[in-house]
Amino acid sequence: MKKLIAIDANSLLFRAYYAIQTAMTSRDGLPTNAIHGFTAMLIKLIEMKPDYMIAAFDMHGGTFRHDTYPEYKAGRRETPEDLKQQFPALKELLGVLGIKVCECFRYEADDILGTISNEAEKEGVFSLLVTGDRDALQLVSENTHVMLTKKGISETVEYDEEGLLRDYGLTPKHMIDLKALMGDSSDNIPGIKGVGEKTAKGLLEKYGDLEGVLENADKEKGALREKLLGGADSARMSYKIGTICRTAPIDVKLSDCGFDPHKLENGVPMLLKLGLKQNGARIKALADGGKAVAVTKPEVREEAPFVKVEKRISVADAVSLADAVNIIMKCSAAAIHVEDDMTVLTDKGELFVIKTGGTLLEPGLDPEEIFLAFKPVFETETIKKTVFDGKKLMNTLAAYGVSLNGLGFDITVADYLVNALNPAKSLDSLAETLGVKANGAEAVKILAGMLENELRTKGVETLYRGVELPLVGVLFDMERTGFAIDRDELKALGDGMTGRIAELEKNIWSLAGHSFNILSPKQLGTVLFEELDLPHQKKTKTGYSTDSDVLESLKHMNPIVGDVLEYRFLTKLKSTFIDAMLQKITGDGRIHTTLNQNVTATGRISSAEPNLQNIPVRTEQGSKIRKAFVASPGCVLVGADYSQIELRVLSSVSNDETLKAAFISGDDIHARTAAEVFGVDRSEVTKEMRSAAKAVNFGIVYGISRFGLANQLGIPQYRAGDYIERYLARCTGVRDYMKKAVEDGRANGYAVTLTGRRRDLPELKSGNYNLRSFGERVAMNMPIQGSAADVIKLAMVRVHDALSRGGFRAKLILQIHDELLIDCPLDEVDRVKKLLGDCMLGVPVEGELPETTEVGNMVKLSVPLVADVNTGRSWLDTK
DNA sequence: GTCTTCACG
DNA sequence: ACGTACGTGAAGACT
Repeated sequence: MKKLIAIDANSLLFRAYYAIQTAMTSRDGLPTNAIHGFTAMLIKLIEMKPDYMIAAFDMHGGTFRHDTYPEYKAGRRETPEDLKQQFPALKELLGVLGIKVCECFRYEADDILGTISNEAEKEGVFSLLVTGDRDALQLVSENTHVMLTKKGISETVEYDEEGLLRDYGLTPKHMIDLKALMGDSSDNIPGIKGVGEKTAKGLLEKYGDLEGVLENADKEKGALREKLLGGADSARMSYKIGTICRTAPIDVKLSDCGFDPHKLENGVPMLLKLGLKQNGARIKALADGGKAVAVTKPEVREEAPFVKVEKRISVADAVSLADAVNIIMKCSAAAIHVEDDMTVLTDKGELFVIKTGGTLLEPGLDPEEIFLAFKPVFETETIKKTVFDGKKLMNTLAAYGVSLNGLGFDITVADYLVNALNPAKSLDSLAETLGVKANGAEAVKILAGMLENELRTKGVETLYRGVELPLVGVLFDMERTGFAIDRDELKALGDGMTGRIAELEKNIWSLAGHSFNILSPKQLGTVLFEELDLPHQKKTKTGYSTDSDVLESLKHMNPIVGDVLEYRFLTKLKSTFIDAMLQKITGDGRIHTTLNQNVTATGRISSAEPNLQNIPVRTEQGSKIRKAFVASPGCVLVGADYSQIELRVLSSVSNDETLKAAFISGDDIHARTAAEVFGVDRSEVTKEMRSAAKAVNFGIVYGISRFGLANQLGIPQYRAGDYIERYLARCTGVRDYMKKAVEDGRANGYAVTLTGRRRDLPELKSGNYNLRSFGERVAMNMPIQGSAADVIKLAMVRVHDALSRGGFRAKLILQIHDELLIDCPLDEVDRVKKLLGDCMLGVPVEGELPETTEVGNMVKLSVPLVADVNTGRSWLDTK
């Protein structure tokens, strides 16, 4: 099948201009940055060996769309002068390269693409439409694909119908419907006000197409119904101007666009005149029938602090991939960085630059080819690898079936221990803040050296080597294993809620006397506090507060309040924990979260996309969601959680006799606290006293204040103050610890955990009372929360090691701050339960290295730890 | 992108 | 007198 490549030259030149902001000029002073980028892209297209080529431009002046809608594309920024100048030069260049140029009065470039591809379809010619404008996606069909540029022009994606469905969830025809509904701010197309992407997609799914949506507007409810009824005309007009014309009156036929690579030769002199020497060479090579060869210029830096680069080797044409691997396999340590290109710096000072297909200006090798060739390098334990982000690299490699072993240094993890408050975002940004001029593997090597020193001076080397660095692989394995989901169970649970949600909505609207968006705090505030005249209490920055505390206190005044609370509760469960979770199930029937090792200020791990650390459990109805989180076939979940770990840590670090006695005797800590605070005998403690004491215990850990405690318990401040005073009078160790924590924080400028993990406390020096008070609470809380995090992280590393050493098939799958979950084959359950408990409690396990015990000693507490181990088919059953 | 609310430890 | 509980992530509304 013959192939046409049609380029939206306007769009591409704009993208190239903004992508390449370095100043470039030809000999006679014409700016050429955009032309340079455009030509690089053009070379890539020519390598695809098209039979026909055409470049389409917009024409000045109004278009047929302005007849229906004069405001079309109004308010656009002026084209910069130095870009304007490049248009005529580009047209001339295309001409001499033998590529057909086309413009059409009152039509835009994408109309030309639509028209020529229409002809191609009829002639049985395949079309590839190249543009930066997503509008063109509406032209996708079996024999017409669209290549979109991304990140400026450095990346491209080719869309066929399947890809469009995958990435956007829409058919080509739907792209127009979508735009008609939601509008397009960049083209100034109105759509329907207040309808965004999510609403629009939902509607299209329900009713098929735009007309279907508009005809069925009546079936929708509330504000949306009004919007649809009111916006129908606007939507139809948007549809009209959003549709690309496929019958524009162009004076070019497909047969005029024949492309002959030999004629490219004629463009070479002009490219040289423009000062585009490299592009000229590559075009020349194409004209001669060869593939354009990437030329890797070895850049030479003036100074190289910390590392000396002995040899600089470029892998593209200088040495073969196999030769590079052979040389690297002889080293014992290497810094590696993968980001578009891959760079490797060995401990012998050889620097390899392996160009990937990632950059357009200098095309190189396929990532797959590179990673597979480097498999021995990545997988051997013998070569210690220093990298920027180990877990990310493991993920990248895993896609090609390659593992990463011998992780010797991870910059993101080390950086986090050195400065937890603002972790490095990228290699470049860290290099910049630390004043390192190098990039790639060189920067990795230099930064690792600097961080290594800092880890030592801050006394966190053992924490780093013994816990955080080994944890990288543990977290990677957990992410990769994932959590099995019973999809039907989850779905049924959601379906069971829909009816009740609708019923509540009906009740609420009828009690309010009109429909409104119950989830909008603003609208709800108006209904409750103005129309229904309920007393408002708290205010937020933007209006009345309607949070559950407020609503709870108004519950008895009007039945609408209880319904709102239940409505909020159910919609929260459904949207966040059912619908969103269903979307996150991957092809293996499991959910794979991302476990972040460098985001929290205290040392905890966080979970995202989706967050599996906040799955409901506190309410009966919410906890049912955990029924859908299940063990793999033939397995059970083994779960274990620390009992009162933060209070145990507190009793240990504060050395408080009262607390310690309670934990050593195995008493119920909240009841014991109640006896102390209320001055009664242990046997006289009531349920109410215990629950108040529980709040006091939490408050202590958070850096208590009478206001906070009063708020939590709903009692007056003077009583809360009383509780605190009595607590501290009885637990003098805690009192002294809190005082010392703040003093030390002020003196040192940071708080510290049992393992030496630090958190800086700049707030303590603030002149602002609020900020300073915050700093004081953090100084008290961080060592407690952070030490608990240290304890469980160490346990995770030990569990992971013990499982792999023992040849178990059981897998660690999740950590929830004080809880660990293992997906465990039935025949391993008994041994795994024992192993998990031992690892969490600091009991040495079989085959463990003495180093691990050494680290374990750092977090040895003066009170016993307790972990409750449970098993079950689902997460709900492990309680 | 920010704000509010709410799920977890 | 100040005006607050500690640590997270996500959804939906609003700007």
